Amino acid sequence: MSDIKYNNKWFKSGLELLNEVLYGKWKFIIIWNLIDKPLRFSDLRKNIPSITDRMLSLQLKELEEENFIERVVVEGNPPKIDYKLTAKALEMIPALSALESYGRSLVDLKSAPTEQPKPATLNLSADEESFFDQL
Amino acid sequence: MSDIKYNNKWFKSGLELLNEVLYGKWKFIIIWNLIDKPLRFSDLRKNIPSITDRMLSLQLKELEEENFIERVVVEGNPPKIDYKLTAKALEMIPALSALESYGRSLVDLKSAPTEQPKPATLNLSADEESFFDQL
DNA sequence: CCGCATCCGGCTTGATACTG
DNA sequence: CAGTATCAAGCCGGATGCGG
Repeated sequence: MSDIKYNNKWFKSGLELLNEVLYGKWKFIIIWNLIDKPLRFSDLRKNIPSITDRMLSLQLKELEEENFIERVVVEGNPPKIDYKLTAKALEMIPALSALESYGRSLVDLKSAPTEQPKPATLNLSADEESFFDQL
Repeated sequence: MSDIKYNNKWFKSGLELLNEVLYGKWKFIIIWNLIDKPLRFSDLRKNIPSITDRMLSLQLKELEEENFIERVVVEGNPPKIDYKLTAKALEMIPALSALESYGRSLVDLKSAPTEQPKPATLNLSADEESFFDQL
């Protein structure tokens, strides 16, 4: 119930704090896509078809500034740029997994009346484990 | 890994789906504030100081349209208007609790170098229980 | 092709004032 | 108390361009 101070501002909940630190339509989704392994700009674009180059670029920069991702330059010809989650972002995985699971569950709640709703089973253990693999 | 269909649109993850269904800066925070019990417009405004009347009104309306909250008019003089979570929103509580917990943990990760960071213990059991109380 | 930068139009949010 | 109305600022999408 106590208030939280962060960057000299007061918040009434962790959610409000998160809203300040991770504001942006795509940040959660980008982090989610980087859980299994670091990815390149073009891989992220492929995995998130509805994002534009512009927004991907902007949000990656903000995520890097706030220390949620790290930009890793792999030498070579041509050099390769990977985006990789930091420890700070990795700690967010349980929360993102829960959100992901809830998002998927919404489908069952309002499947089209013409279709036969199947009893879908959600299995997040694979995602949860990849979290610990990376540590 | 499979794609999800919702409202005739395809999404690559539950997070992207959520982004469509619950878009808006304040929706998570409003739901979070309604977990313990239904609240009135003015209560919500008090609990979320940085929201404006306008945004609270807009997002409550959208949350109602998407069936995450219910507007309950309690007869009396003057009549009282409560906003109450639906079952659909109640199922979101574990995810919101995890996010809330993560948001609070960010404070410890970058507390000012002049201060002595205390080993804060997070305890979410109270929040989790209020979820079941309401069912 | 890759990883952006720039410009523009539209949608989302904020500030303030006002109503029944 | 429970919102609306109006206007301004900021964020996002789309198109285009550009050096490597």
